Amino acid sequence: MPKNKQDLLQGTLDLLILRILLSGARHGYDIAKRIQMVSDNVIQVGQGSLYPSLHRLERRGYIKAKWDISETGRRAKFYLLTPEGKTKASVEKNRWLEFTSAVNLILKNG
Amino acid sequence: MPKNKQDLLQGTLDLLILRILLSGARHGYDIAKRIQMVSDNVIQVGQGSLYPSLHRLERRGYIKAKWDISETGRRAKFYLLTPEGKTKASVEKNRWLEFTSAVNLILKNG
DNA sequence: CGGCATACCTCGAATGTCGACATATTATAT
DNA sequence: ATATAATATGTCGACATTCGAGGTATGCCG
Repeated sequence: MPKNKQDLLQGTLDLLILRILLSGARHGYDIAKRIQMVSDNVIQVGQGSLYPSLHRLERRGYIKAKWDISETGRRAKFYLLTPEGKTKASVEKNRWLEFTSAVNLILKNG
Repeated sequence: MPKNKQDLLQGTLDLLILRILLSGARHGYDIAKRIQMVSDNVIQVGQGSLYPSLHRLERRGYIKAKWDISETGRRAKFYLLTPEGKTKASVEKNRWLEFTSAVNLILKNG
């Protein structure tokens, strides 16, 4: 059970990043801000979670990085999904839905 | 991201146990079987996760144990919720719902 | 008697999250 | 001019949790 409000990613951060990248390439800082915005500030990804997750996904071949210039004119590492990453985004979404349905069953019929 | 099918409790095991115990006292082995049954075999709790979780919850004052005789006539440790445990079961359910709603927003509008 | 289900438990490996820290550039405010 | 905030990347060690594997013991059924 997570202790504080932030400690609730619970292994879903990689999934969140993959889903965010489905709509196009983004750099790390932007991904974190988008997660926060789309989730209505419920989910806040710290940098100590974000960058390890990105490197993990890259190491496993689900995303690829290339340096470019951000909207604000700075250098930034843009990540995009590989074909394997697109598949993974779909598979993990289904796993998430199956798992949360199962948990919800227990919440109701515990 | 969880590697294998079992590796998906992701910090929700304590919540599941608290919710199961809302319907009355149960012993560990029984809790695990009930989680598996109610979740339609999607969630399977290994003993290496189950017992540490129970001891954790007891140490934190959310459940209390007493030895008794199980349905099959054997000695077993029955756990029941403390008042704090009941509160916790409710609070953590709300946290879970808020969190999964946020994740689902990202899955849809990523 | 042997195997399976019941019922408890511990241990170490692996993984992931977190806050804190470090670095550099640019924009804005004083 | 100078400080400070936002942008942007990254590492590090502490901490918690999950997992499989292993251990113990009892009782039932064939």
